Formats: sequence, structure tokens, C-alpha cells
Amino acid sequence: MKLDDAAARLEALGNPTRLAIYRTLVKVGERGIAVGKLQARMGAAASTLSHHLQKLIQVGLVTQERQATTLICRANFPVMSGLVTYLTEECCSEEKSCSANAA
Amino acid sequence: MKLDDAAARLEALGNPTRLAIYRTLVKVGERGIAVGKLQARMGAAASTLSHHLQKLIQVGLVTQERQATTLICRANFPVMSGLVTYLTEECCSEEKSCSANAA
DNA sequence: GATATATTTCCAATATTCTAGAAATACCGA
DNA sequence: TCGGTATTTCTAGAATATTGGAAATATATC
Repeated sequence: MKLDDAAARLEALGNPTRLAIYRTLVKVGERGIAVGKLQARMGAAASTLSHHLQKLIQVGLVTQERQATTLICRANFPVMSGLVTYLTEECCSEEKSCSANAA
Repeated sequence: MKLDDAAARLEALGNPTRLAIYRTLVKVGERGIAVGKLQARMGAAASTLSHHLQKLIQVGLVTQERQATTLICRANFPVMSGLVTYLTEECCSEEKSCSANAA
């Protein structure tokens, strides 16, 4: 994962409302949850929720699938897993990518 | 870790410049690096870098220690580790914190 | 086609972030 | 105390994010 992609995903998760949305999607798992039900849970305006979801979708953390008139949202687990791997490998110890260290 | 703390830390890392700063701090490890040297590496204005560092310090991801006229910056590994743990446990699978799941 | 439900897009207001020059502050050595 | 280096704080402009009401769009059903 490139630094800019990681930063975009971290930024998407770095908003309390969006992080709460994402956690809800994680909790409901593979079955997903409709935008409307998510809105009822979060208590935000429909347009606000839609904007937040667009941001999460844009960076690949969330997917949507239409079922008739409703849109089912799901957490995209592999992308989150990749982000955690990035943080672990690139940001948690100096073992990886050691080249030009200097104090 | 509370959701708001996690969100604040994710937001701090969710800026390409700050993520690059943090990665540099990770690379240099425990010995740390002076603000001035960091500035030379990043190529940003001193005041800009200072603001970014303040944000990282504010959320606990970075620490500073004065050595004479220079300030040594270090990655605060335990905090990052806690953030990764939060993401892994709260945002990577539905195994934890299962309570009110519904499609 | 008409109607109803679900969701997005448009638009705008307010708030926040990002950037950096200039001035101020902190510390040291002579 | 003066001068020098290191860094922050002040200030401000431009860009971006957040929020939500209203209108538009998508889909289904009758």
C-alpha cells in the first residue's frame, strides 16, 4: 500500500462519525446493513450519512450492493486488513525499511 | 482506547505529510531526530512542520525531549501499538463486541 | 403511467485545516 | 548581557470538510 492510499484511508476513519459507521458495519458483518437502517442507528441526516459513506467507499473501506430499492453497505475487510498491515510493518518498528537512519 | 481517541489519532496520521513525518520517526527509532533535521528531510516550512508535530504530540503519537537548543522527536510506539490493537479488535472482525447485530 | 420508498446529488452555510512569513521565545556560549 | 541557533507562536489567506434541507434519481408495486 502506498503512503497516500494509507493516509486517505486513515483520514476517512479519522472522523468520529465515520469511525462509528465503520464499526457498525464491522459488527453486522458480511450480511451488511441498509443505508436507511444505518441512518436510524447513527441519527444523522440522510445526506450527511450519504456523504460520509461516499468517503469510506471512495477509499475502498466500504462497499455497497443494491437490493431492490435499498443499498446494502458492507465493511471491506481485506482493505482494512491491508491498512493494519501497513501500520504494523511501516509504522510500528524500525525493523522494516531501514536505510538512511540518522539522529 | 475510546472511539474518539482512536479517531483523533487516525486523523493525525491521515495527512500524507504527517504520516511521512511519523514514518521517519519510526525509522530513526529510539534515538529520535531533531526538529531541524526533520524539517530538512521533509522540506516543509518550519512553522508548518511545527504545527504538524503539535498535532501528533497532542494525540500522543509523538514525544519531544529538549537537548540544549534542539528538540528531539520520537515516535511513541506504545500509543501506535494501542491504535493498531484497537483497529484489529474493534474494526477487523465481528468476533469482538457482538451485541446488537441486525441486517 | 402513478405512486411510494430509498438514497443520492445539489446547494449553501459554517467550521476546520493547511500552509507559511514574521515575530517571539528558549537555550547556549562567549 | 549580547549574539546566535533552534523552535514555536502569531497571524492570515486559501482550501477543504462537515452538515443538512431541498430537489433529483432509482427501483418497485399497483
